[in-house]
Amino acid sequence: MSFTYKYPRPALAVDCVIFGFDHTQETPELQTLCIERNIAPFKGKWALPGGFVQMDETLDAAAARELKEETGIENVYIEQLYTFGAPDRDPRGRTVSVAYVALVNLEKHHLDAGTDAKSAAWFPINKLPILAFDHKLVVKTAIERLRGKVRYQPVGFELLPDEFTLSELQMLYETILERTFDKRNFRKKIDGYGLLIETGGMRRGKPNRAAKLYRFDSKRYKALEKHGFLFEL
Amino acid sequence: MSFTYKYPRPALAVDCVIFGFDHTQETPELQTLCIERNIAPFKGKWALPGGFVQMDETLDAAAARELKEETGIENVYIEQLYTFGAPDRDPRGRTVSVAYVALVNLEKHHLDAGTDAKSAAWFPINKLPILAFDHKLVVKTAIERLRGKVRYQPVGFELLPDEFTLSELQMLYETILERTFDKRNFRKKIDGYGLLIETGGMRRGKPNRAAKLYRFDSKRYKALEKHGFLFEL
DNA sequence: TTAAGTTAGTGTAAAATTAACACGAACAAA
DNA sequence: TTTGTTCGTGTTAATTTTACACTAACTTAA
Repeated sequence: MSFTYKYPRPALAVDCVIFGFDHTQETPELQTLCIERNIAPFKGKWALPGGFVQMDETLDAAAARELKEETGIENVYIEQLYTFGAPDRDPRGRTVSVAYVALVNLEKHHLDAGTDAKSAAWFPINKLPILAFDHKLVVKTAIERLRGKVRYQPVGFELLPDEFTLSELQMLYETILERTFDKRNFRKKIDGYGLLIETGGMRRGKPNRAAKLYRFDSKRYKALEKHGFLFEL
Repeated sequence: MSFTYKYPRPALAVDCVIFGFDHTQETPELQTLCIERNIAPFKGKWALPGGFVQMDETLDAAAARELKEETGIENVYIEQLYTFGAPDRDPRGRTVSVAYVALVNLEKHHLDAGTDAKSAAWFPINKLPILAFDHKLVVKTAIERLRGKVRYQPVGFELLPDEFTLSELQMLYETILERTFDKRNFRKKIDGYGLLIETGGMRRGKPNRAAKLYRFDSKRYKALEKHGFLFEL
C-alpha cells in the first residue's frame, strides 16, 4: 500500500456504553456494563468494553466485535455516540476512541454468556465505580444522548424484551427520563402512534391482574418514518 | 514514549462541513464551503476542508485549525458531527475521519480572507458539485443533524449577523427546515422565549418600512439552559 | 371458598397550546 | 404625492395536553 501520509498517527479504539434495563425489578434502574481490566494501564480498574480498530473493519464492525468478544453480547441495537480525542486520555500514548452506545434487555443478556464474563459486571448508572481513562465522561455523554434520543425516536423498546406490558414500557420511560407519567395519558399517547401490536399473550405470575403483552411494530415504524413521521414522548 | 499497541493504525483526519447563510438575499439558500483539491487523490475535485490530526492536539483543535488554514474562518460555532470509518473511503489507505459542522454568516466571512482562498467556493446544498471521498455522505449527515438540532436548540443565530431582524430569523428557519411559518405565530413564539434583545438599531436601505434589529441573549440562554429550559421551534 | 391485596385497564372535562387569519404603519423610489 | 413593498400587531377556533378515580382481574393467604 502506498500511503502519502506517514506522520505519527494516534491509535484508534472503540468503546461501548452498554445500557441494560431489567423490567422484572420493582424499581428498575438503568445499568451499564463494565469490565475489570486485567492489563495495564488501569489494571484491576473498571472500564468500558472496547479495543483497537483493525485495519480492515468499519467502526461499527469494530464496536460490534469488541462488544461480542468482551461481553458475549451480539445482535443488539448499537449506534455511534461521539469520538473522544483528548491527547492525554490514554497514558500509553495518543489514543482516539470512537464511543458507541448499545441497548440491551438485562434478562436476555446474562453475563455468563460472555467469553470473558467473570470480570464483567452491571452497575446502576447512579452507582458507577471509578472508571479508567475518560470513561466517566463517555458514560455521561451516553446518558445525555439516550435521554435526548428516547423522547423523539422509539429506541426504548430495545431495552425491553420482545414482548412487554404497557406498565413495563411506562416504567422504562420513567426510569430513563427520571419523571413520572400519568398512566392513562401515557397509554393514550402510545396508543395513538399505532406502533404496538397485541401478541395475545399475558404477563402472569404476579399476585394481581394479568397484563396484556405487546410487541413493537418496527416494520410499520420504518414505513412511517420515511414519510416524515414524528414520534415524540 | 512506550506504547504497547504497535499494530498498523488508520490515519486520522478531520473534515468540516461549513454551513453559510446569506441573510441579504431575497431567497437565501443554505450553502456549504468546498475546497478544490490541488493534490492527489481527487486532484482538481471539490472536497470538504480538512486534514490530518496532529499528535498533540485535540480533535476540536484540529478541526478549528484546518478550518482556519484552509478557509481563513475562525472563532465560529463548531461541533463534532460523526466519525466516518469505511475501510475504503480513502484510496491512499485506511483513513478515519472525524467530521465537524461549523455555522457562519456568509456576509461576515468573505472568501478572500482565507489563506488558500482562491480554490474555495460556496455551493447551495441543493447544488453541490461531485465531492471527493465520502464527503457527499458527510454533508448529508450534517444537514440532517442541523435540521434536527435547530429545532430544539437555538443554534440558528450562529448563521445570522450579530444584529438581525425577525424577518431574517424567520427566513433562516424557513430555509433550513424547508417549510413556512406564520409571521405572527412565529414572532409570538420567539418573543415568548425572551431570548432576544432589541439593540435599538433599525435595518434600513430597502424601499420599505425599516425593521427593528435584535441580538441573541446568549447569557440568558446559558442561565436558563442549566435549569432544564427547553427551546423548541 | 372467600377475603385481602395489588396491579390492569379505562373516559371525561378543564387548561394550555397551536393554528388560522387581515390590515394599517413606515419607508424608499419614482 | 403616489406607489410598491415589508414591518408590526390580536383574536378566535381547533387541537393537544393535563388532571383525575374507579372497577376488573389475578394471586395468596386465611
